[in-house]
Amino acid sequence: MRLVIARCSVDYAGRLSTHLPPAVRLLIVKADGSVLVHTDDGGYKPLNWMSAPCTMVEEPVAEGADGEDTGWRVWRITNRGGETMTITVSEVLHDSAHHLDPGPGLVKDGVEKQLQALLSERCHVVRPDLQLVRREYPTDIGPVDLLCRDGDGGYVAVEIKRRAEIDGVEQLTRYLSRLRPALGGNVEGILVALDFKPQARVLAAERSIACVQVDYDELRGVESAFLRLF
Amino acid sequence: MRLVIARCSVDYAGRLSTHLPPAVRLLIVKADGSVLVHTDDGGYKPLNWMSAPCTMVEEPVAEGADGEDTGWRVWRITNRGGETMTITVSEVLHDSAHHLDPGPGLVKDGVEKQLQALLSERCHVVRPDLQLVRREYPTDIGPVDLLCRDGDGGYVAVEIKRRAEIDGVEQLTRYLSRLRPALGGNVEGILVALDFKPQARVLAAERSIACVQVDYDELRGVESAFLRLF
DNA sequence: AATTAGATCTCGACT
DNA sequence: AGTCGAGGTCTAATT
Repeated sequence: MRLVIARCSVDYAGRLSTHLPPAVRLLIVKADGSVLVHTDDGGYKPLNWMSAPCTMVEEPVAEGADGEDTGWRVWRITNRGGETMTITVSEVLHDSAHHLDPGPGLVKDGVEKQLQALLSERCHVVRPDLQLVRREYPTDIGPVDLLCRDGDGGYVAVEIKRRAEIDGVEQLTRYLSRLRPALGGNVEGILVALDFKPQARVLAAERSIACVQVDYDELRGVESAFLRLF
Repeated sequence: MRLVIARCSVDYAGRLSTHLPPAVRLLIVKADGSVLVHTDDGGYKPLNWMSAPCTMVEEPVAEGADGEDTGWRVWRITNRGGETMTITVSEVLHDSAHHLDPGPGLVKDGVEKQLQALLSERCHVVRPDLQLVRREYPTDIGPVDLLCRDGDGGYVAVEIKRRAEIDGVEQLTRYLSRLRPALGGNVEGILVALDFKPQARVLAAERSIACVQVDYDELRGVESAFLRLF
């Protein structure tokens, strides 16, 4: 990894065009060739970047009739697909290279999948009469999170989100449109989430999809109590 | 901005929990207090991060009964909301601070808004008989990009995307379901984009929504020719 | 290669 | 502060 602090201007041309006027910024060149341009404010995401695979050519900037070297350097970074990032460096304040470890993977815990696992084992939390038929029940446009049967022997499709937005309602609607013919009859839809955007509730109501809000800590608490008992 | 190359492990606890085992990584502390953890592979996005506003406390790690200093240091970064990132640093290979310019803004060009502006002035490109009623015509679920009248005095709602996907069809469908009662009658829908995913075309066809593909350069060319004439 | 759905999404605009 | 829509979304999983 190479770290450069430099006064530079940056131009990107690809899916859109952007221009950054000259200023002192951080340039990161990673081992895989990708380049990031960061400022001191803002956060998280680079002002400009080029992802690997890409190639960088660094060349001097000549000026005038005699082609005298200006001391400036231009970095031309391109990828397949013809996107280009051009960094014109007029002053280098820091330039160092470092050997970093190839990262051991990031271990994640606690996302939607976990919620699905918890609810698949306790779908009565969603509605007391529900009994799980199958988790990740397949349809021809992808698997619905939970397929259950209710007290009357009817089917209930459950879509689980950390945060329910309008897209979640659309998604469940598409599943229902496939499940209803496939299961030969009525299939209810329930959207379960830790919290709901108002628009999601409105659209769900329009389509007779129930919304059930669950609490993550409570859900884990129930789970812990369950484990403690057995 | 502070740049540190260090052997470290990282734990994040907040919206989810993550753990990174010890390895040599890049730590960036920005002027606003935000902290980024980068590796040499992957790209664009940090392995872990904490966005501003947040506060960092750096303290030595004591060990044993006598509390002898291990030479290790732990960075505790917290924000409002109780999210925490804990970086345990066992070896520092580089540590430097730099003064960067507060960035002059990034200038963007070529996004959907530009496309909308171009098409609002030349909606006959979409279909020759169209005449603009209003750009960003409001409905109770948000504004539709263009509302036009056609040759027969009927209404046409136009949704514009850089890339038309299934969501764009859903979005236009929702607008139409609001516009039809509001405008008292038939309202056609047209989806305009630089390119179309096949599934978007299929769903649009099912719903009698026309798909019109436009070329960005051509659109700007038409515009230039127009300006050159007058 | 293409498609789908998630993300500690982030980011900006608007209310 | 909350909501909503867009993103050079990116990213991983699956077909």
